[in-house]
Amino acid sequence: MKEKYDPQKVELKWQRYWDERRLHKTEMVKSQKKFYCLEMFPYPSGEIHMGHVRNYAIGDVIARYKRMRGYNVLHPMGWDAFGLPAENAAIKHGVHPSEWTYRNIEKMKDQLNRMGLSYDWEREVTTCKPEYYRWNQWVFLKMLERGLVYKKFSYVNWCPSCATVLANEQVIDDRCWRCDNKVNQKKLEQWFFRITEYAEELLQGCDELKGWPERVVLMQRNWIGRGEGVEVDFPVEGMDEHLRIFTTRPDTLFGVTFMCIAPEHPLSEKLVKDKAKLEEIKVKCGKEDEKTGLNSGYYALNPLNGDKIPIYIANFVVMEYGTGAIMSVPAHDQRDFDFARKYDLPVKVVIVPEQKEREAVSPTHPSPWRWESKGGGGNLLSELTEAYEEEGILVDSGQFTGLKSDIARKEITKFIEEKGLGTAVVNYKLRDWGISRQRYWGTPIPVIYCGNCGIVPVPEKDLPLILPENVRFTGKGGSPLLESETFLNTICPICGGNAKRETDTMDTFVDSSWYFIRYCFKKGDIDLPTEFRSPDSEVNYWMPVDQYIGGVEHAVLHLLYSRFFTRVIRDLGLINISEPFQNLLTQGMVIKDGAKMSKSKGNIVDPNYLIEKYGADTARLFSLFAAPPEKDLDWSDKGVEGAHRFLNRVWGIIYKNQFKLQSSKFKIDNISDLQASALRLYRKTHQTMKKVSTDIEREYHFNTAIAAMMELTNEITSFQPESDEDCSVFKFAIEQMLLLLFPFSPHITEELWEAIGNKPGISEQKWPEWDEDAAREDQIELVIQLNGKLRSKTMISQGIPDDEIRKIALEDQKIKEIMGNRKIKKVIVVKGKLVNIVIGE
RNA sequence: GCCGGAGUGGCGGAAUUGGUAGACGCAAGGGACUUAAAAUCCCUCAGAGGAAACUCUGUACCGGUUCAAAUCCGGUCUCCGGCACCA
Repeated sequence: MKEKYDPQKVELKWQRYWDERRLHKTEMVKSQKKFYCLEMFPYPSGEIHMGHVRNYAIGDVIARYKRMRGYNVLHPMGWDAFGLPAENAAIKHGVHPSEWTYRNIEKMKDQLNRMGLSYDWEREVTTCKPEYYRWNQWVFLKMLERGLVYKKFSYVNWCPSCATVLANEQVIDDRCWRCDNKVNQKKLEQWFFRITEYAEELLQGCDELKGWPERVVLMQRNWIGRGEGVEVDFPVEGMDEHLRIFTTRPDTLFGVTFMCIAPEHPLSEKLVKDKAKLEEIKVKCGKEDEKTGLNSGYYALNPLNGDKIPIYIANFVVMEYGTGAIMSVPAHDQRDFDFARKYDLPVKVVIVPEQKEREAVSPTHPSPWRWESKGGGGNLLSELTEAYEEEGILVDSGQFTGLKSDIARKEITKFIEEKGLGTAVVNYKLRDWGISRQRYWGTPIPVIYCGNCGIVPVPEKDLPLILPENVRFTGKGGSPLLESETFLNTICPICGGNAKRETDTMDTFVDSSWYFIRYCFKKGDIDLPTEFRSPDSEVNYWMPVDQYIGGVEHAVLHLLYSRFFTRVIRDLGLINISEPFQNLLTQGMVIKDGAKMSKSKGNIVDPNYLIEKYGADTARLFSLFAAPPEKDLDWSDKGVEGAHRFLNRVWGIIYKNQFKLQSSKFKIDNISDLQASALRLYRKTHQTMKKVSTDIEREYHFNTAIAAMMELTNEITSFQPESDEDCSVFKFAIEQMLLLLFPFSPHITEELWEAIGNKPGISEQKWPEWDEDAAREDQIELVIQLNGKLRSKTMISQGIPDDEIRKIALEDQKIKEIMGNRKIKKVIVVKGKLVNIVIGE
């Protein structure tokens, strides 16, 4: 063994060792309990960054820990290989996206292996391979059969920089999720997945996500955005038309003073003759702060009270939600209130606060109006200054006057349904998932357009529909596929006539929506449906993923799509689970100088440099030690050195004592034979075994687990073994410490395991089991408080009964002095910990 | 605006069920070794007072519950994240 710890040498040695023995290859063993540990696969940009290091270090500790615990662990890795950067590289450097991508994959794979991650590469998934994306196409066709895919014209989010459309989830603060450029609206014909068909199920399923962080579940719930309400028909005066609106507040129906419809609403075209003015409103839709409207000149009739109310075209009404038309109740909706003030429309109060709330006007939330109570009822004294959006009692609402809001909602809904004026409905904010992308480097959508037959799906037997290689990347105009004559021109599978292919490709989120299922099967070009349906299908053994780890930025996007896809695959009869991810860990960002590490901010730390200078074990250890996994990690160069120092110290202890360690065996006949210092170390070792185990089990608190190992190391350092018994305990402590440290820093522990005279292969050892008796202290420190303040401490034996502890506390010299002869009111004894004596003044 | 989460030394963070606030690490200061430096090892390290024993204050702020509060409750402030004309 060398005196100096040389991480490079050690790490390469053991990486080769693991690789040669294929230690991380996984096979289904039905009798063995399985554990599927998965980290979100990366986009192969060519370089790993600190976010990857952290993500994969967390996953690898879990995988290695679970293996030691006797689980059959599936721990795969792959590549989210389709996507825009490859295409941009093609435009900029003239290298084909395919070549660029595969080159990057090789580079990144080397980097991941250099980190000592225990992946089963024999299950590697690469989404840009036809053997993978053909099944995107296959699922697409199956969904088309079932009406879960459709095409429609619509306004879509268009990123001018990426020259493609984006799904709603992919627009963040009005900007593209990928390139951060401003998104605008464009009318295009697009393919959609009917995810809304699963809205209710995806929402209900949220209750099952017990192993997910609550905030992520909440974000999913909010994104789906269920809203109960009622649709009501308002007849349009002088026309044979009804205006159907949606509201969640039928209790305010008597307060409607005008109607608003979206400019894209079909009725807008009919009501407004001046198309230029209509266009003006259209332009002001979206992010416009100011509410703007156009009086159509037409009136609607309130079906409940017959009021004649004007119809406006308004920029703040969203066509995609509800019916694209609303009833406006300015007294009880702030947006309607603002609009009414601007256009001088009447305001009619139909809800008033309950008596007790009218009286309890708080200074921070002053009531928008003043009330006076006369003979039971309330009278409005002053004008409204803002809308009253709370619950209350109905006034001026015909037969419903006097009811509470919640009851009135039910009653009015019932009334509307009975009279055939409308229906109770449930609306969701979730929209269908637009998957068309006007790009080259993605899965071709398997559809053919025929002049005679219309839209024709590519027959299943013709899959995969391969992305052509011979295309030109100019960076101008649309997708390169539009110019690929060989791809574009085809024959209609039905009539045999000339036809054209769809040139849009699929959103890359389709690829990542089921890759975790693909890992369950063997690599290569396989017939997936056959594999699924085999009675020995591995998918039923491995799925669901037991632990999924990734960034919180996918809280809705990828995680929602994956939950949707898993259900679609279930409904195709291929899998028998609905939720793909049993437990989810969302790791925090890596922060440096107060900001997320990013190229544009120039605060990047290159993992390669880190590995070269300190080694992978240090890089892993630091990223696990500096913060608990779910919190942001503040990068610190000095902290890395601290982690490195720790490993050096462990190395140093073993180097100094290697001969003693090699010759001694752990064999202790009787603990009582041990010297006090040896007993202390022995006990500390068991305590550390317990602490590290429970910290890992308890929400993966690696930072405190590592701190415990550091404490043990400090104790080992200060221990001077003299007798044979000492050496035994010493060796035991070191051996256990190496086992505990192994999942965190696997290379150095392998090396040291061998150095202390063990057979190589710490990775195949069992996780250490602590002995509760050995971990227990026989002496404990008793804290004595007077009136809750710490006044004295004394050592007592473990297991002394409460009344004796009480006596010890009261007889404590220091306590007696402070207490003098003040009266004891009460004595509280907390078992084995603390006594609080309550005394008079 | 609505919905979440957080706020603890100079810094990253501990404190598992309400029971010793500050584990572990970093930085800083002092010392040992060295011709010197680095590395390593030892000591100190929340603030104030004190030679010391020790005392007082202290977990964003104000108040409450309790024998006892970083932890529970009410209110305020700040920061972070998500959603946002969704009727």
